[in-house]
Amino acid sequence: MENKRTDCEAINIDIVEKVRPKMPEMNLLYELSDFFKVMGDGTRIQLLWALEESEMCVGDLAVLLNMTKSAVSHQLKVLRVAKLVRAEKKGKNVYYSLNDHHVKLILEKALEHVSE
Amino acid sequence: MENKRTDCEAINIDIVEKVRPKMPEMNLLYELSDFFKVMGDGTRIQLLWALEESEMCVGDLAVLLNMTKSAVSHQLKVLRVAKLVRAEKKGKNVYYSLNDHHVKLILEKALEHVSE
DNA sequence: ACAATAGTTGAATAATTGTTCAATTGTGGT
DNA sequence: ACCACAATTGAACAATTATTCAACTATTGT
Repeated sequence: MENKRTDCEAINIDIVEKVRPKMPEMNLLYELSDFFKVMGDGTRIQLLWALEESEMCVGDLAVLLNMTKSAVSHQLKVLRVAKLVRAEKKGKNVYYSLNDHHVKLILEKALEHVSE
Repeated sequence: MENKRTDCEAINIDIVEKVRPKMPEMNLLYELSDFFKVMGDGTRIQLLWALEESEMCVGDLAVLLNMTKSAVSHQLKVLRVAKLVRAEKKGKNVYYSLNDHHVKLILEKALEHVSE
């Protein structure tokens, strides 16, 4: 993402240079887009949405979403790595719950956006 | 996304049936995940970030992000289709600006999330 | 100890997607 | 009318990714 090249000169150098110092650090940029990438999948949105209502185990989530346990587990792992959910083993089952209070707020804002 | 199948029975039917009616419509689900998909790309985040500071034309955005005009134009189209930015032709240049007040709020919330 | 069940994992496959390249459109200046 | 420049477009390519399948781990109940 660093070794790309422009094929043109600036038209309004003043604007470009005024905006440039406001741009986010590479680091922050990756974290932001990675976060949205995680949210950008229907299955994962459903999982978060469900877990907003109640903590649930993998099998129940699979039934609710009408998917295989494997597929659900794979996506839960993505959410777990992103620290959006956390897992707790209770006997034979693993119960998942939301791990981040921002998710609900962001989902609500996004909801406002898409339903306007 | 409809023709998937579970490979198991519910463990807590009560929870599944309590949560089921709260789940989002297919329609809304697609709109939500599509929205996040659009946000889930570093280039597009940078474009939105820049346009939050000032309206800019394609060439200037290309210089700012150190990319080709073509690549920038392709991504601006994605943002345009998603109604997040709008384009206005002024002479030989096309100036883009933000078209949605939710984007800033959502970016801010996401920022809080990733930088905690 | 054994069978049954819940969940995880890795490889394979299919689908999606971002950038490049080349060609094209449209506008302004001369 | 023509040339230079800004931007768009479509095809091609590489990279990423969601689901399936099969194998595996771990736990409960008998």
